[in-house]
Amino acid sequence: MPVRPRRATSQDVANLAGVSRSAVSLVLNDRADGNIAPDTQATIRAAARALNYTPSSVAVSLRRQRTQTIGVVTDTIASTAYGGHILIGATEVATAHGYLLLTVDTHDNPAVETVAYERLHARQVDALAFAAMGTHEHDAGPLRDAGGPAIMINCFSADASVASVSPDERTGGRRAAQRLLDAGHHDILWLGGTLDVLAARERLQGYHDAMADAGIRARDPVIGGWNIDTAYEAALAILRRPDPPTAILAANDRAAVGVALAAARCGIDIPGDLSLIGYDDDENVAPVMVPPLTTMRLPHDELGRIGMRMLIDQLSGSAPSAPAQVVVDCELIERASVAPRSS
Amino acid sequence: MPVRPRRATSQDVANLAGVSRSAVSLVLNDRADGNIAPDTQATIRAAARALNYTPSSVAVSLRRQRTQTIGVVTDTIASTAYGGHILIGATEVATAHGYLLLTVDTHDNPAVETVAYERLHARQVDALAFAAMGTHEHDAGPLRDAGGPAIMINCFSADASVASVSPDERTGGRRAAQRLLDAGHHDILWLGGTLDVLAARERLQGYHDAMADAGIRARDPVIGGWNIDTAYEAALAILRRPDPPTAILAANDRAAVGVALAAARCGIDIPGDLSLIGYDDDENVAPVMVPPLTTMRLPHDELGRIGMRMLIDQLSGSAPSAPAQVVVDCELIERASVAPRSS
DNA sequence: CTGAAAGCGCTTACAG
DNA sequence: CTGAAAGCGCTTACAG
Repeated sequence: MPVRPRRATSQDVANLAGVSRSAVSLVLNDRADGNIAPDTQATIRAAARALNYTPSSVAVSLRRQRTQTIGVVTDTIASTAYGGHILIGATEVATAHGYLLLTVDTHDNPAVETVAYERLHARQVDALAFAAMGTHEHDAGPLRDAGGPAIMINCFSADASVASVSPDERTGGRRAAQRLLDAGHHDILWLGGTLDVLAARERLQGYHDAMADAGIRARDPVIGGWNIDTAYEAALAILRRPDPPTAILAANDRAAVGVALAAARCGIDIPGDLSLIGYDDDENVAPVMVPPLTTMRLPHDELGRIGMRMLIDQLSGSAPSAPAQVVVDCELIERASVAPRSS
Repeated sequence: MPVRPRRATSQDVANLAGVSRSAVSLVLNDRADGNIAPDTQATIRAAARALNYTPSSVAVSLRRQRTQTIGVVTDTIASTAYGGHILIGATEVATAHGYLLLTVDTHDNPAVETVAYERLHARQVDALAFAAMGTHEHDAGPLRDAGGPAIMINCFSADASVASVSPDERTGGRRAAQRLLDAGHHDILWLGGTLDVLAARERLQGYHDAMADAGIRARDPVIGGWNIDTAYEAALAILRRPDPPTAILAANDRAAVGVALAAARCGIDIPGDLSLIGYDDDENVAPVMVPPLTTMRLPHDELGRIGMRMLIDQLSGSAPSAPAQVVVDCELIERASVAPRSS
């Protein structure tokens, strides 16, 4: 194994260039303006390059009292996929502003959450984010107590004491139902989800809003869970009845797969005999389903991007003084699982 | 907004306790042994607690020249789900050893990979890991050039110049086929994947190994892609022929969903008429499929755990001098999609 | 236009 | 048994 050479320091650069460390610092931080002779600057830059010098970020952090690091704690995102896009969006804008993310996943354990903030605080992160897998109300206490800039992504606090950004699931549910109504369907069934989940209640409420607006009686929703198997069973029972709906609004994309499986089993064609809309736009499911699934996209990348931008605004003092509660729209992705109602 | 009080420093603690900073440091690092009077120690600890003192980790890092941080760069894990479990496993053991992970995802862009190592190096991480979404051979150059402890997770270098840990996909493919053979099937079809992916070639080779050992002629494999739709089309064509196989080995779990969908469409019962095995044990698919899917589990958590352990061994100098290339077994998860061949 | 000095918050020999 | 000093690698007034 080769011996790793000691990292070059600004002193090394100064020595090589024949100047003082101050000069090196000034030049490398672009503050040499009218202070240092142009050719001296060139010499210094050359020396830095020759030594492959990078300022020690820990020394800089100590001196500036800023680490250019943002701590983000997640409840279960790192563990369960999908949510990953929140992190992608967040990373994108953090990186653009020179921040790196220090991530810790709590596996949904509140005790771990508190410890996480403490560890992150000890690491002197400049700001803190909490990002949730599923939209829900979340206790802002630990985050607020940490002091300093903070943001909640894909969740929000009841008392609005911490800024947050989350999707508008209710309008999402309404629009999905509206799409089906516009295609001429009256007999639209809500299927899937569980009512302990806020997102399900909101989406379902949106569906009810749309039906009410259209003056059409809604069917009793079938609370068929979030997974393929549970939705399959629920759908099978419904589709075998004499009066199946002509359209189904699935609580999420995986439930939609269950519906598709049940329909295939019953010889029911999608979208010929049955229109179907999902929720999430899960990249591993919706675009590759048979047929490709029309679905409401959860704006995860955007949530991450917006949240991080709000956090950076706080860091730079340009955020509004009252914590903002931002809500972002869900977009309907049209594919091939919806057809006009056959007369 | 409340003014955030300045963090307490060891000086504050020393003042409050009426001792020197050295004493504070000694006590708080448990090196006060026979040096400092027990009651003085107690006074110091009480003062630290009263001030809610935590040593500044950046000052400690500067002093000790160690950041207790490990940089991990991923190709696409953070973006695409599944692979998340590698990070879970890695985080688990890193945390247990007092390390935090600084993660950056390259979106599969080699240029970004190099930059990532540089940024991480500038942050003075103590060690570097590269984790891949799909098992493959990967250029170890950038990682090696970074110098210092390094590990490749779920991939490996051709020249073995960097330690690595990856799954034994070939044996996985063999065992899956063997399971079907043991159930009495002769007519076993490989379906799914694409041959540009190493994992597919290895799994398929394992299947061929098993068939050859059993002295049974393998069917021509159907290279039907990794997604629901492509596998569905491929399976439909096969299942409609007069001589469908009695068992299918799917290249991954999503391809298995495509097969299940096609079977449902054709009125073919799984596992009654057709046995099916997947690959991955994707938590959002396999356990919730209809029927629950028997599948080869990719040991992602374990890969992360083992990789991080190997890295920490390097850090503590207890790793073997030659970079180890560790390979870990895939486990068959028995569920309900396999039945004995009906006579 | 440049250099010497102070200081960010720690830890660790070393002198007393 | 304890305290004063050096030093980790920077940046930033400040004096020249």
